[in-house]
Amino acid sequence: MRSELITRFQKEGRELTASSAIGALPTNRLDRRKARTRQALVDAAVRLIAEGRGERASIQEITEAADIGFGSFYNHFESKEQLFETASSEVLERWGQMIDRACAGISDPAEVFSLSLRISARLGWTHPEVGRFITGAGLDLLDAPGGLAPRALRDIQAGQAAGQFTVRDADVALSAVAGGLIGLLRKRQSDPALVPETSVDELAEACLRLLGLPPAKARRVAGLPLPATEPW
Amino acid sequence: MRSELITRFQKEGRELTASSAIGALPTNRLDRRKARTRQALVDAAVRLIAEGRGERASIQEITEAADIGFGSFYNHFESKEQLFETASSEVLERWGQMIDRACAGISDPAEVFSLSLRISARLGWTHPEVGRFITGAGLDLLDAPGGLAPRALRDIQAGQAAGQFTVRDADVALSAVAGGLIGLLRKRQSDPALVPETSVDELAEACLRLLGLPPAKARRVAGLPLPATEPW
DNA sequence: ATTATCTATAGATCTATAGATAATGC
DNA sequence: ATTATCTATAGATCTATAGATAATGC
Repeated sequence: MRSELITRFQKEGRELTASSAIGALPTNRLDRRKARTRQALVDAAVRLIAEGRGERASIQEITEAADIGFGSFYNHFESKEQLFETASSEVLERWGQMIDRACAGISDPAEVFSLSLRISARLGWTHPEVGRFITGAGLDLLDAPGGLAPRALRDIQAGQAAGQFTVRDADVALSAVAGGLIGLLRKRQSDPALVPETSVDELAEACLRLLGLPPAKARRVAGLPLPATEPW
Repeated sequence: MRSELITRFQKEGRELTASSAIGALPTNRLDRRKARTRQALVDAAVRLIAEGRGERASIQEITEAADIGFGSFYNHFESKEQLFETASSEVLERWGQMIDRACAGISDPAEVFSLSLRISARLGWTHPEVGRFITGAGLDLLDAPGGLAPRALRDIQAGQAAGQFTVRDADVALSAVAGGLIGLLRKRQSDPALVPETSVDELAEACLRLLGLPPAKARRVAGLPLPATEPW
């Protein structure tokens, strides 16, 4: 994809300037406008995923939600699939970074797992729109290369290797953890009063027990202090 | 919906005979043919849900999968939604009955929960097409009024009331259990060799720990003998 | 002059229905 | 004669693109 873009620019005898390179900051007003339009599409896609009607929305609905002209869609994406893929990756990338920042310096797998899960579940309070994205995406998140899933899998496997976690199948355990996280976020969305913020620590505690940590230790690890909420 | 049907028959001056009443056995060849066509649609819908593309399939695809003429669809269902609703209910009803038969006579909530979950997870081996239906439906199963979800919720709450289960939020716990079940079935589908049948008991054991049963008791309950597999 | 956005539209689907055909009831 | 199924099709919706318009670069 990237190589196609470069080829096209070179064929037109145009240098690949910093302003048009992917990921570089836009340097002029035209590039900034283009970036804004693209971002409006991505944001609309995230909202649609959050509403649980991701790929089922038509391109017309997407451009209306983004408040841009219909045809502009194709200036930025070749298909709905590509847009939703991009939108998901963007959220998952930030989610993963948030986890990594919070866990920096911690080495115990159980602690890293617990903290990652609590940070993620707290998104329901600290970043409700991200919480809705998670519930909208559902268990598909398990197949994504970003966010909590790959990190928690790594931690579960490390805990198994260290002999802390007695559960045999890390993938199945991870799926249960994801189910618990999504269940908590869903319930909070439909019935906020029934889900106090302490539910987050209870979820982590229950998941640690599922992984095989002794109940007393599960309680202790799930109650360790949390770092201050970091910006998204 | 049912009242609409009755009204239509009466308006046409036709009695609502046993052969045309919903749920009654078809008495003549015409009714049997009609029932076969309807069942072909329902079966196709179940297969499409299993393939993970439930409502996204077009009516044309559905009728082709059912090997019936396109227009016949509307003789039986008013919309795709109605067909998929019917198809889901049918599978969930049988699934629930299978659980109820297996658990008849057992009163301990932890044992009923464990057995229900093991019966459900074993569907991946005993009835693979039902296992695929479950993975295709995903966490939406939590909102359905049949199958495992309402029964497991009842058992978790009973276990809480009896003081066996220490977990506070039954809904969140149930969602984690569902995630574990779906994770096990998915992994078995993609990698059968990695998922021996003993994984089913390990899943039940882990879920019982999550609910707050002491690890030793969780192991014991998850290893209780299973009744013989009953027919679907 | 160049580039992005917007509007309009052709062509491809999809849904719902009408009318023809086939199967069964009596 | 009655009923269900099938084929054909009108109308609605959706995608992808062409060409006009607006914004920016130089």
